[in-house]
Amino acid sequence: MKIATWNINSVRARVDRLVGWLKTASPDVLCLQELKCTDDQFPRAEVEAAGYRCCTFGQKTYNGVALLTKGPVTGEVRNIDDGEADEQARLLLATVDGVQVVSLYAPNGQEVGSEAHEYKLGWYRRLERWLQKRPPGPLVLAGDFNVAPEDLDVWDPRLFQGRTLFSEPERNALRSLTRSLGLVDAVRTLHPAEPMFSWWDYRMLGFPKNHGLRIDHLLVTADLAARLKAAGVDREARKGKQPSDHAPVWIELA
DNA sequence: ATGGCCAATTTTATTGGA
Repeated sequence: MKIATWNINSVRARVDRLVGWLKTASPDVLCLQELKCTDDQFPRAEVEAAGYRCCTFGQKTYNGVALLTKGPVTGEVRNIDDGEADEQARLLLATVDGVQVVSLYAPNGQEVGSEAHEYKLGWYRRLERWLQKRPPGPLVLAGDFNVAPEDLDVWDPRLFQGRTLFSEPERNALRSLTRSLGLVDAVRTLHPAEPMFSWWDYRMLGFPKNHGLRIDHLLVTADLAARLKAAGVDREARKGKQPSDHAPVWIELA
């Protein structure tokens, strides 16, 4: 079973890339983030023609997440279902082949100390509390977490020290989520010492200079970690004209 | 060639991304 996550940075601007990647990589599940469109604007026909079902949770202009699957999904949940209102479409949970899969797009946080940053940390606290109450079973949290966990995940840790995406409160939030739910960073488990970025800035030759960050992750429960066969980042998908600024990240389970 | 921001909308600027 191959599960992938990709912040596509506007799905309508990249339909051909999306369909091409589905055909080449052939994941069983693809979690998408930053659709930047409503559900009725999602390129459903093109994705279905490539052999995938579409479970989408979009909104106008910003955010938006989806689960594309070869097989059926059940039990869809949209956003953190804890009774608090949330106007931003950032999370979609569904069960696929007995595995609960979450496609999530964590808030960016803008600048440390800003209102957006507080929203980000609050969103992480809500996510952790909510998932602690979930029914037990195999779980994959996949998406753009907007946090680089370790020095190895940042092209210049000194430059990012204390800055958004790498500040201590953000890294603590991700660490707390991972530990309290007993999750494992799947890519890092199989590649413990290798810099593997998933995002590169469009500006200042970020990709050619490999000035990247690893902020897209697949966190899995221990039962799934034991089935890990392979994992990686598809840097090819970041090349060429009109790429997303993120590359797909994937895992293969036995 | 992996190349000097990009996408959507509020559109000829502004907002958010990270």
